[in-house]
Amino acid sequence: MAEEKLPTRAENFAEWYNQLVLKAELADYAPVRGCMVVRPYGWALWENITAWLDKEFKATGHVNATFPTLIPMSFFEKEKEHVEGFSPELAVVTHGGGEELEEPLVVRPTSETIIGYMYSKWVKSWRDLPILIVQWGSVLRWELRTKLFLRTAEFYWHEGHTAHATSEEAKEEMYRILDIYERFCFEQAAVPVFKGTKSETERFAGAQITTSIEAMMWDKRALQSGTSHYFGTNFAKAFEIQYLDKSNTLQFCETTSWAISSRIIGAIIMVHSDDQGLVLPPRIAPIQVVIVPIYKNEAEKAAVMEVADRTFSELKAAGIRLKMDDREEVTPGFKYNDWEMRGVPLRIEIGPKDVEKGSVALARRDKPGREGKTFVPQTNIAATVSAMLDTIQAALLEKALAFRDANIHDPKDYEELKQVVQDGWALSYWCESKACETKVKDDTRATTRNIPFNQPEHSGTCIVCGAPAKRKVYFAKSY
RNA sequence: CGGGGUGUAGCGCAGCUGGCUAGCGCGCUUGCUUUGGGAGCAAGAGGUCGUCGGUUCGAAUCCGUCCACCCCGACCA
Repeated sequence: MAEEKLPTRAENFAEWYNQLVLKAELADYAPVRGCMVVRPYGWALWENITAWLDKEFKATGHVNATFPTLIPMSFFEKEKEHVEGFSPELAVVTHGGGEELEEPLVVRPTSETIIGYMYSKWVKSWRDLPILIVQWGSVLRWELRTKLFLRTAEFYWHEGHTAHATSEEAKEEMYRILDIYERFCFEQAAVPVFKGTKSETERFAGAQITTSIEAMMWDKRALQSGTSHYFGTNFAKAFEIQYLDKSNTLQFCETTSWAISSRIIGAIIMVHSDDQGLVLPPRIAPIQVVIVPIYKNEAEKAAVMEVADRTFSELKAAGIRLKMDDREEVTPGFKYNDWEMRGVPLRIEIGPKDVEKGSVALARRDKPGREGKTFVPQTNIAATVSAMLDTIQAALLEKALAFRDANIHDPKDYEELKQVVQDGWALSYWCESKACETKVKDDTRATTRNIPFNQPEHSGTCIVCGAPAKRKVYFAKSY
């Protein structure tokens, strides 16, 4: 049944991705261009992602709140760079209740403006600071080219918005959040990322500093997987967020904002999955284990189900998220393929032979076929399975790290740089001039991703123009 | 918005030098036999051929129009 298989990644990566998202039932196309429906399985994955982040934000003193979807158009005009950055992709509401509105309302593409407006009402004294609010919701940007999860018109995210007394505090906040993002990627998503600073051209509209985490996908393109911005007093001045300090002097606040969006699901897909379908890291997988019972007749069924039910109960009691696939109408072989398409990390097969031998078969999703199959005793199954899930989680990260590092190059000269960014990343000295950045983009379509925090001891010379350069930057094609 | 492509059953496609009742694969429904890597057989259900107009005795098929979507470029989480 050829139609049920995916195209291979090698023959058509873009089509492989589209079909995988649809066939794994993560998402579907909505009737409105550029919009997607996140299906229950995809949303369960998103909930596991958001639950971890929410816990971390709360542990660092943040609280959740919700601001309106509609923002007065005039708010966008208060910060010059912000409006220039976002105006091409705004959706605008002009009518309400059958009448034309006096002032058009923007469907939020991000909430700095309305939150800035509210903060100006709430902040009067140094005692009111800091404000550490996170909003969970969706935003809308009128994108020209869309792709499920990676770039949709409406997408889901959290946006953190904080206001502080000092620039030191605000910058600390920006870095603190980036660290949380980094930990999420490594520990939960098994997606290795680099933390770094964005160049001036890649910076968020209205930010003084934009930091990001950047991940390498299977096709070696880069994906910005999270961002954290320091605004200085830009938005505080635009919205008059001011407080009286301890010496009774009126001061502008220092603000930040930061986000991880549903795009991260695209990263998880493109880093781990294979030609059989989705591969999910155990810690965020909606279903960590699926049990497939195998039998030919009623007598076998009774014996097999007894072991299967007992196994299910023991794993459930151990807190493992699992599913019993007791469908009668499809064959075991179909079920194997079905759950492999959905990326379930571990499959347990239990048949008559296992009943006889007191064993069960474990099949690892990250190692397809015979290589990933082992037979283990039924006794102490919860401990065995938990350990196996940890092993899979670690193996996914290790594999992704090895792949990433093998595809980062240190070109000797500009000619070599032009070569390597066609199928990989370059980490090179850069003089930080716009001219050199633009030249690379024009010549290769690769852009600067970020200037990593981890830098070599010594300075060097710009890979493009040869001028003295203090820091290295990642050049790569990106999504 | 520039370049390229595609619209025929839920999905993937064929038919397109005009011709009578529009086909195929998958999926779906019912029944029986199956079940350790995508089961088999049988019987069914499902389509105003993207839109509007033109040519013609006759249009899925030829011509024009509009619309939608996909891919490649300029912008972005």
